Amino acid sequence: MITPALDSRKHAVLEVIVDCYNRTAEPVSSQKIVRDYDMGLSAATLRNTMANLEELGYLMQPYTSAGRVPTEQGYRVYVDSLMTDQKLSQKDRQFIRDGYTSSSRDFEDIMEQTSKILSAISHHIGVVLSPELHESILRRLELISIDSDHILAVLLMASGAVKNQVVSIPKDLSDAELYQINGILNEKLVGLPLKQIRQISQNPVKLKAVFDRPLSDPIAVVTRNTFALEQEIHVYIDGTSNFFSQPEFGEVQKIESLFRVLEQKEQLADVLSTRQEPLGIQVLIGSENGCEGMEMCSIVRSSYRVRGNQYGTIGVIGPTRMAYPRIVSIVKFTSQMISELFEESL
Amino acid sequence: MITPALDSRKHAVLEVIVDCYNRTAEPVSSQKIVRDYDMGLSAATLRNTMANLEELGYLMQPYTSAGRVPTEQGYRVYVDSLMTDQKLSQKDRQFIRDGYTSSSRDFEDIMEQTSKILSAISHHIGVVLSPELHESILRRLELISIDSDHILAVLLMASGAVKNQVVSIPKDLSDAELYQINGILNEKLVGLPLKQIRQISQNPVKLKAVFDRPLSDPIAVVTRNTFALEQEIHVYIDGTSNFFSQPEFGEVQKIESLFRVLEQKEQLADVLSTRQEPLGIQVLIGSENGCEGMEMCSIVRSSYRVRGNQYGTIGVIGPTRMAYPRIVSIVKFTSQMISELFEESL
DNA sequence: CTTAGCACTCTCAGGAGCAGAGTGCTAAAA
DNA sequence: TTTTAGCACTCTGCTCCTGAGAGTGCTAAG
Repeated sequence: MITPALDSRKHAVLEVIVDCYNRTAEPVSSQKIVRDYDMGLSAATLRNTMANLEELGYLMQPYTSAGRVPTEQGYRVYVDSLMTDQKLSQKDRQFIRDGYTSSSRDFEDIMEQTSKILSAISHHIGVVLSPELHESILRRLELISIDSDHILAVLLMASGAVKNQVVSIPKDLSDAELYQINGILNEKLVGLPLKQIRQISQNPVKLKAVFDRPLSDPIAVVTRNTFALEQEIHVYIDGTSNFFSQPEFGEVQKIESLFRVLEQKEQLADVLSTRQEPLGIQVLIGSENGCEGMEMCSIVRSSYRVRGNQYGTIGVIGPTRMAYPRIVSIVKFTSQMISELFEESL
Repeated sequence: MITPALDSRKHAVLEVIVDCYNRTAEPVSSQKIVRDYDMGLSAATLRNTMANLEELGYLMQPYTSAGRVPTEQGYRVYVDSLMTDQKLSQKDRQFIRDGYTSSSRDFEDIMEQTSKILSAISHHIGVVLSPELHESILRRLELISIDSDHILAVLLMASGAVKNQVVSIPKDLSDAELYQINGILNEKLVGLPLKQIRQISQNPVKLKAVFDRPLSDPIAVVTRNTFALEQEIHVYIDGTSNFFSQPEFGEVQKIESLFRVLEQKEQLADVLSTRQEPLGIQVLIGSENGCEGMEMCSIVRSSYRVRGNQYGTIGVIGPTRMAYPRIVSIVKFTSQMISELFEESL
């Protein structure tokens, strides 16, 4: 995207308009700027500049002779080069920290709590995606007998995540055998990512190579059944009802299309996921997220890191008109926070 | 509540009005009834009857000289004594069964799938409450070492539910000791409800009586930390966006208050829970649910049974104007279905 | 290049007018 | 006594109109 260079006045005006619109949710007029911002320019001059900015595609008018509203392109420029990095206030930092201290430190709790914190502090929607299960590295496996033909497999990941899986087993497996299999599996498979284990379990040659047992061995069956996991990402979401207080979502149908998307966890995970560019913070403005029904929303997202070199995603979903500097600093700080938590805990 | 006896004509008219209103979402006029229902009565007569029913509190007019709408009390009579038990169509039964066959049979999957099925088939909101963890009976406990001062406790319940809990332990606990503790805990605690185990673990006298070990023993610490569980009920919910297509929720604020409630899982669990009267099916009409923000909704709920004589709840939340006979039969059938599933599976 | 002034455009709120739907009441019919 | 036809009345909801207000673009002067 070629961004025509803007002179400093145009920059300033665009910034002011974004700022003003974000706070009022109403088209910004030249007079409003004169009254509220003291830029040392008259309304007429502003009108000229605004007309230019509109021609360039950064502003638009809802109708002839209304004030101006930033376009997506306008927001893009604002986010990329205008807005100033804002440091999160001490109070906000404390709020985020406090959100974690109370809750227990297990994997799911942290995820869930994070989505709550994000939504509470941003007043938008907070979302957390767990790392992909497939990429997770197995730290420990425990097979627990349930009845004669089922066991419960408990998979403890390097990240601290735990996955329970009910597994069918060949009928004639004694407790002793199960115990033995448990030991062998741990010995051979710990340290590998699940994806790889799955491949092994489904490939007779590899299976033989790893375990050095006949293929008919129960160990093959147990392994295959245990690691026939679906690729899954958990989605933790909170604060959806915050959207109701946004004036631009005053009509039911606009909010409806958004909520239909939010209910499709897989789709949501696709949109949010930072798989492509796992590091740093990103801002997706309006239709940039490419998701039908979310054209009126922006997403601020960042990856976080858990043990085992895995990455998950956290993000805030809000209206295009959101307080980007603040939200960006919230997401940034929270992702650091959560990465640290995973570093130290379990 | 004293329900004045209604003669058969009043009954018939009330039933027709409920039926008609439920389908159109618009006040029902006398002419509409004459046109659509062939009751062998003139509009004028119907008007008289309707006026009576209004006086008795079963109908109301949104404004003078509009058609009639059933009141909550009217719906109550309809549900209690007017509506005929409808048998679920073969197609619907099959739809519900099919919803389960595909998914795996573990506890959480069944819960989640049930909420999806309920919402898909009813076109309203489907909710499932897990049985209370506190009441659950322990079937098996497994302690898995994580690092020098944490273990993962896996609690397998009689119901098939699994609870993972990260537990702090005294530092100097060897693997052998842990293994031993594991054995002892299983021996002593399996078969007891968690609530009782918790009491034991917090009461020095009982603790001593059960384990016959000195109080300082690591076993006491592990037990206490493992069973310091919060009382929790999981809430599985699906189909919230179905509400947007209901004409009576055309204004944002009405739907907002509902969604705020739905986001508070604890509150929702309170409203839904059948703890008080655990058996059979119940219909809560409008404000009967006693939950602020849900006055415009009705709830059809039923308990289901899992192993270990525990009860959970399933339910459908829809607008007061819902197709009660159909929804009741859906909830009834589904709760039987789910009870059976838990009977046979794991 | 900036600004004051002015004509023009468009929205929005309020009110009038009108058609339509539905009722309650009364008086006649069953 | 119960039911029904007829009629006057009420209230909504739509459309049309109007006036006020907000905001612009343009022009000409500073």
